[in-house]
This record gives sequence, structure tokens and C-alpha cells, in this order.
Amino acid sequence: MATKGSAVPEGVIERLPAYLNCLMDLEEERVATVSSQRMSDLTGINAAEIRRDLVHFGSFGIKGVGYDVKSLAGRIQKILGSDKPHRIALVGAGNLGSAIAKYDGLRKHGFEIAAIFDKDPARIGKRLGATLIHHPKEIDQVIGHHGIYMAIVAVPPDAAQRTVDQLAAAGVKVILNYTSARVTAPDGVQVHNSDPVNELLYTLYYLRSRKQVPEG
Amino acid sequence: MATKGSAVPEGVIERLPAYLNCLMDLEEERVATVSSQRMSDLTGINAAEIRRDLVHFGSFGIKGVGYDVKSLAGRIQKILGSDKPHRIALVGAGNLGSAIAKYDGLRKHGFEIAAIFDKDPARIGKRLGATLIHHPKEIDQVIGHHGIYMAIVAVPPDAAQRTVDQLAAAGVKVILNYTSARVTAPDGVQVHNSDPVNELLYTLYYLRSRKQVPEG
DNA sequence: CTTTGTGAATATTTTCACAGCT
DNA sequence: AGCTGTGAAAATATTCACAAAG
Repeated sequence: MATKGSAVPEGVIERLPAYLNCLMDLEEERVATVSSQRMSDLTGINAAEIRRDLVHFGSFGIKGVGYDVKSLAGRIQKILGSDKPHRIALVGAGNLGSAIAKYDGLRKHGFEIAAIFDKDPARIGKRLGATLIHHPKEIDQVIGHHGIYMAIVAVPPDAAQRTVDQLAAAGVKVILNYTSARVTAPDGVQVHNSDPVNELLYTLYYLRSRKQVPEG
Repeated sequence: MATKGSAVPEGVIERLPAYLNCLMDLEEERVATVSSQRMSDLTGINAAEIRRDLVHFGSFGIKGVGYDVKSLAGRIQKILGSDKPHRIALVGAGNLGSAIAKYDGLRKHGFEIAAIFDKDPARIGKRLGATLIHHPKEIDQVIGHHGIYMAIVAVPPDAAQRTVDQLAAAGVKVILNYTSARVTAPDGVQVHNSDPVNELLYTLYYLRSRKQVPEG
């Protein structure tokens, strides 16, 4: 039921990647079927919640058995849209950009770094992996040519806003900002700030309340 | 009022870093006071929710005026525990590790990379920034010596679990896992998997359904 | 037996709306 | 005037618990 119709809560969509990762791990371990309880153990998400989440998109389970790992993974990929490859632009080919370009998590989900930009003349014309490095002035042209709508920004903080402006102007719709700079983008362009420090910060609170940290 | 006593919801703690970042930005712009509405515009979090969150820790605002930017920032730092410096260990000094070591977001919040480990003989004994690179076999000794309880893992995926095991054995309580490998840790050790791909994945859903993500 | 899918119950989060202070 | 802090309401999220199905 409810394969379409009512809006799917945002929280459900945010949990789908966790289910997908869990299922891909199980698939690698050659596990054929999985119960919601097993997935709960692996993801930390309540079993009933997992079942309820999945039912938003259809009845994928078999009563008394569980879910077929492979087919459920495929269904979630279809729901998210990661069953088809997606081209990404990467701006900044320094240490961070190089690490991102090599990151196998991207490829695992069908993301392909299709264009790289860096303003360092020593890097332009070279390749990172298989992808040629262009000057940022070519962002508009190259992104338009490839029809790219997602980008990762890994430039120095003071170049972040300018880079985002260029990407937005070129038609990019989703930007992952890896710099410490807070940036703004026009309506219709999603910016995600990937700041690990925030995670460290809030863990501090729990560390202290558990008296695991010297009071100082 | 409620300065401690009843448990503070986890969501509140998770939002505090957002408030802090926003306030630090305003401080840099020499803004003296800020209303919850202005903070709402800057963070995307509902103004009433911001006020309610802050009241968990005391009444910091002035009616008719707003919040004093500097003192509220200081209060949040105290609540989180980032008013005092914290030493971190970094394992892996490749591209990603180097980028992390240089990342100014860490220093901004008082985190100091106090120890670096890498198994590459060419890197051992050298420095990344001001910090000496050690062989991972010294993790236990160096971390014990510095009293380090937080660590960032930026090694190749196949070395991730081994590294986490070593860090946990050395007494580290918070681990930020930057690899694509899913790892486990003993009770009492928090592992945070920092996987940006999950964020890209769920944005795909909204891109495809051509819907704008609820204002943020 | 096992496990899904789901109505009902519970808990939590978010938002409104305004009294009261500056 | 402008804004916080907060009861009350609304909206969501989570969990329970079990009938139905393999």
C-alpha cells in the first residue's frame, strides 16, 4: 500500500541510506535474507520503525522470512535514485580534494567525479584518477557540457563563497561544502555543510556528563 | 531554573554547535546582540525552538533586546565543554589526514591535534604542522602519555577496524571514523561515521521528485 | 514457529500565540 | 515599540502488540 499518494516524512528518506549501507554489507557477506530485527541490531534503528519506513514504498518483506537482501537493496536504490550513475564536479584538488576523488564510498553508490577544478597552474591539465583538472573559470562551460547538477567544494575557506556562486550560476542543484566557511546559495540550490567538528563538539557534552573527561 | 536536573533532549545538544557557529560568525562581524528570529534566519531553525532550547540551560536573553552575542557564545561553549582546549589524536597522515590536520575548524573550537600516527616509514619522524608523526605501534604509549580521549581515523578502509581497536584499547572515548569502512567499538566508546555520501544519497530523492527540500 | 505489516498508544518535537519585561 | 520565555496545541516520531501470512 501507500506506494505513492501521501508525502513520505523526511526522516524516512534520511534513514534510507543507512538501510542501504547495511544491506550492501550483508550482500557482500553473501547473506540472502534479513529480518527487520537483524537490521535493527546493525543500524541501531528500532525494528518496527524500519518496517514502517519500508512500507511507505511498498510491501517488500515475506512474513516469517524477512526481506530479500539483494532485492531490497535494489528497491532502495531505485527509491533514492542511486540505481543510475550520477556525475559530480569537484572543486579543489589539494589534499582534501585528492582524498575525496579517491574515496571509494562515492563509487560504491554510483557517483562519478566527472570534472575537477583547481586554480593552481601546476595542477591544471593533469589528472586526478582519470579526471582532468580544469581552471575554475571553465566551471560554467564544463558543467554545462556534462549536465552536472551536484558538486563538492574543497577549496580554501576564503574561496568557498565565490566557488558556490559559480557553481550555482552553472546550474548545480546540490553542493556539499567541505570548507569551514558558511556559505549561502540561491533558492533551489541545496548546500550541505559537512563539518565534522560539530559532531566532535556535541560529543564533548556527553563526555563531560559521564565524567570521562578531566574537569580541567 | 532547570540549569541541570532534568535530562536535556539529545536534539537540543545536537543543535548547540549550530547556534555556536552562528554566534561566532556574528561575533566576527562585530554584532553585539541578536534576536532568536535573526538566528532562525541564519540557521534555518525555528525561532521558538531556539528560545526553548536555550532555556534548558538558563535565561540568557533580555526581553525586548535579544541575546548578547559574545556572552551567549561563551555560555554555549561552557555547556558543550569547548571553552577548554581538547587534544585529539589523528591516525593516518595521507591526503585526508593532512587535510584534517590543516583544517582550521578544529582550532577554532579549541581542538588541538596533539598526536599523529602513520605506518608509512617515509612519514614517521616528520611533522604535519607542528606535530610529530609516530608509528601506530606507539598509539597506546603516546595517547596514554597525553591523556587523549578523542581520535580521528583517516587510514585506508581495511586498516580502520584495527585502528579503532588500538585506539579503544588505549582509552580513547570518542572516535570519528573518516573511512568508508563500518567499524565497531566496545561499550563506552562512541564511534561517529562521517560519511558525506549518505547526505548526497538522500538529496537524490528530492532532486528526482523535483521537490524543494523543506526550507533550511 | 517466525516475521511482516499495522492499528493503537505513547512519547517527543515543533510550532503557535501571547503575557510580561525592557 | 521589540523580544524573550512559556503554557497549550499541533504535528511527528517512535514503540507496542498482535492478527495474518509463510
